[in-house]
Amino acid sequence: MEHNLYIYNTLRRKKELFVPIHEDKVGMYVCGPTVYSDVHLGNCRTFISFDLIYRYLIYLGYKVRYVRNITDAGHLEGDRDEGDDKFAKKAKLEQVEPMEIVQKYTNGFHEILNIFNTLPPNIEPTATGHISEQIEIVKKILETGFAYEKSGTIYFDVEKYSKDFQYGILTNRKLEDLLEGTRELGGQDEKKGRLDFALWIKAKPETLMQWPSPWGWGFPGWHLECSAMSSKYLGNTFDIHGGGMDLQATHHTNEIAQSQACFHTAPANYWMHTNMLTVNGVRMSKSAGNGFLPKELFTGSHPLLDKGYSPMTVRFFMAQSHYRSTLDFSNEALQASEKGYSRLMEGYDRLKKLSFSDTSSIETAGLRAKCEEAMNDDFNSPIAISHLFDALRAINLIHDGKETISATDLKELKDVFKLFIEDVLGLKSETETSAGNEAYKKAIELLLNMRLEAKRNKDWATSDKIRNELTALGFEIKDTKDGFEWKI
RNA sequence: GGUUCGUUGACCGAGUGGCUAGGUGCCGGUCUGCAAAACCGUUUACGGCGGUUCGAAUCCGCCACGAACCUCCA
Repeated sequence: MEHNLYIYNTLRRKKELFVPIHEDKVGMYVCGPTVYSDVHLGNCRTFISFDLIYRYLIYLGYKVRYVRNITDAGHLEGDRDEGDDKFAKKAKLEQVEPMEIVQKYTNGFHEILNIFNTLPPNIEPTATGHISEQIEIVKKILETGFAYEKSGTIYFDVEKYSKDFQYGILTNRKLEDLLEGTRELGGQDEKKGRLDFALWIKAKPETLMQWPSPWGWGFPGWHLECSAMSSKYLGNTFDIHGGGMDLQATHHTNEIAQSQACFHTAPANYWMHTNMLTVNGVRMSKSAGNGFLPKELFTGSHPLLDKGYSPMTVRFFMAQSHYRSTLDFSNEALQASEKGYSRLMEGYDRLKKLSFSDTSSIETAGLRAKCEEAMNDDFNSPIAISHLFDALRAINLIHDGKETISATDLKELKDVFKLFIEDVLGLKSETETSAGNEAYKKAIELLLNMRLEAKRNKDWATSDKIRNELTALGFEIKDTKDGFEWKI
């Protein structure tokens, strides 16, 4: 399979030609959510970005195995390797089982991603479902000497590891610089080095989620599950590992170290990091308190919003910026996307009804190549969309009878619009689903045909009455040269 | 403090040495019974100062401002 896809690889900080390990297959692992609270829009951006990447890889003909985990254990608050994890804390607060917390927010996560029309991953493994695999990895790392035990807790020895490997490879940092930026070890710490992190943490009697291990009862460290599950389902070395940029410095850096120490090979060939969603230039995050919940966005109930925006408007808004750039969230920006999105989709509907002529008077044939070229350049969806808008102009001119298109060109244009709008960008019409059944549509068309008749008779009173009353009911009526268009 | 990245027109957002990105908005026009839509045209750009070059938004240096990471975070 010959492709010209270039991917920006964080490992080397440049775009590289994508060559998968197995010719026509791609293994992709993306760090999923920690399910202890509602996902906010920033979280969604990452998963929507990777959905686009996944969809384009499929478009190119690859057989993709997309693994995205659910972190449901072992994620501690703060950097002290002690105490309960986020799930247990929340469970205590809400007086439920930790697994009820996990289930609740996993359900919510799936619901939201479904609303955003993202494709589900092929495998969605959980940390609690892979405790024994994680224990095996800890054992192996202990054997290789890159980890040590201190009273039931196992730490990864970063300084020892950096003698053989480049620990800060993902962020291009030297060990000395990293050490400089880390706080001094406090008196309570048991670990030897400031950068050392826990692979396995000893449980206290009151710890809610704990499992037996060769080192006593405990629970896995945060980074471990990704090493365990990615290797289990994709192999010790696979093609693409992705996640949000905020995971780069700590989570992914430690993941690489663990996997390297355990399997003696780098886990992934291409590391991809998606950038953050910002509000007034500042990163959206739970801790900053500037997180938008998707629900608040759809209904417009968030104080910073003037109105609600539909899920597809938001998806389109995100696709209009590149995944490696920060994207700033504002009313004005969303309104611009809402208008642009509806114009694009109306043009797409118009395209489906277009009739052809003997020849084409306008050039549309190069669209597929242009869109592919854009997407091949590190998934540059904003450029692909700009080409679709250029084609939209042609569609409208043909629709107005000012240009013509041949049967061959029309079929190609329809195919390309379908492929890129629906399959790659993952956009779907939001009007059709609510438009209901055929009889209902026919009834509306009956009314509009009566209006057309009235217009022919210059009976403006009847004509305007039909239009105004339909408009009042929420319909949008547009007159065209020889008829009408409508939507709700 | 260290590391890294960014600063593009009214707003969002691509672009890495010469070629109108695109979207939204504004203004004018065509069309229309009116409106909407559509189409055409127009408008405001590359943070500042130097340097390299025939030519720089794009490369280099300095400065200013902002952000991210270094601590849980998609």
